[in-house]
Amino acid sequence: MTAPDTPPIPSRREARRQDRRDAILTVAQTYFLEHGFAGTTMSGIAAELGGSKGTLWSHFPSKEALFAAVVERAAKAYQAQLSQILNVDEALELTLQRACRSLIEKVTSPDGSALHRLIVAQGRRFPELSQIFFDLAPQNTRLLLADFLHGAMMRGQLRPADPVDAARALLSLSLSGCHQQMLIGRIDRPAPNEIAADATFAVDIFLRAYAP
Amino acid sequence: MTAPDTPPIPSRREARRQDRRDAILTVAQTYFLEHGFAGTTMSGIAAELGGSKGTLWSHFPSKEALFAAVVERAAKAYQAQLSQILNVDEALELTLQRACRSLIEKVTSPDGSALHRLIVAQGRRFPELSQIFFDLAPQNTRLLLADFLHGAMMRGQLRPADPVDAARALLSLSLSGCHQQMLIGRIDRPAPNEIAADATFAVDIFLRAYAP
DNA sequence: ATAAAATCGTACCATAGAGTACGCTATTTC
DNA sequence: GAAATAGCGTACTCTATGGTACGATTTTAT
Repeated sequence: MTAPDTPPIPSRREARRQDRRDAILTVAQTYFLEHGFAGTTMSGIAAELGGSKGTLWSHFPSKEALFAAVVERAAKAYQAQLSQILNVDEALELTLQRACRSLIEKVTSPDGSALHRLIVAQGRRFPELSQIFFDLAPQNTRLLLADFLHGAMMRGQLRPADPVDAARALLSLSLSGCHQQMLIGRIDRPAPNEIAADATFAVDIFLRAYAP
Repeated sequence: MTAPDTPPIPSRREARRQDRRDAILTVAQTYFLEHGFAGTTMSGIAAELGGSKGTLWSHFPSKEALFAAVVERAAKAYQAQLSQILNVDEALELTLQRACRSLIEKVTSPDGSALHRLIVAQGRRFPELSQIFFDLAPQNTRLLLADFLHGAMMRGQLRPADPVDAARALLSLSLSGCHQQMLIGRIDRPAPNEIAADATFAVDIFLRAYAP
């Protein structure tokens, strides 16, 4: 019997390799988010990385694979962002406004919107990535918010209704302003007061529709 | 003095040339909508067209120019579609539901969603096209709807409010279901009952928020 | 020290695809 | 009928780029 060799050997070499892999992903991410899939070149990444093309292919078997890895990673980071939206402490209206503002800010950030566009652009070619993105970003946010709204309904602050539907309504209202414009490419960055305006608009309509 | 030659001479030759140009645009449109900008090849278009590459370049100086022409044309056709949404004849709720259903149908049609994706994907590279699309599609629809809602407000069927905002709310609620999923690429075609459900959902919330 | 692994550097291959050149043919104009 | 025009077909150029090969170099493991 040979000693256990294949199992967890987080040796030093392994760590180094992971570092390199991470560096590749980081550089690739900025490229993909900035220039899209077609506009990104492997040679460009290698050059910016300061490394060799061989290394690239030793980590990822193809441009597609690299792209997939980048998107998954970015989507996870995005999710982490979006999960920090609800901090329950104030009156319902204020809490919701704060949450919406926070959401819009994150969703209209350069990386956020670039990721969104990337997914839309490549949705046909990489359906699995769409799935991952959807579960991690909109779906996750919706469920978090739904949970909170459910609580508010139980406390009688909102009329009883399907919380997931309610979340969907509030979210879509929130993203109907700046975010739409960004996605389409009409504006590059929203003005801060635009964000606040979108949030109050959304919450206002939402509260009217879901008043107890 | 030579005779007036440059002015309007819609001669036979001219007409023929227009026909050819139209044929090119038609073929190119199916390609671009189906495969995106990068995925479309000029050679492919020429082949499908049955014509020669030279002809392509004699009508459009570059792939970009052809793309722009295609998008403008498709956006206009799209607008024509979207303008036929409101037929005022029934009770407010039914009218709105019908309008929303009609809108969702058109927006989630293969060509509609493909165009939308194309705009999102190429928004950075062709800002002018984004502008055109925006004016022709979302903006136009919003204004049409706003006009109708304004009437309803005057008649006391809705509470007084900014009609454009109201239209924006109703539209964003309508597109929060199937349309989102299509854009992201999670589904290919929505089920008809999904469309109806989205419409009733949107109108329900809208009417609660804008009740007199 | 020595072997193995990872990386680097660089040159290279193959393919695709935008755009051009040019001669031939069909249609239109006058 | 002659001249101009539009289009056809085909072959070609040129560049970008994904991906490979390979020997030299550095780092890690034993």
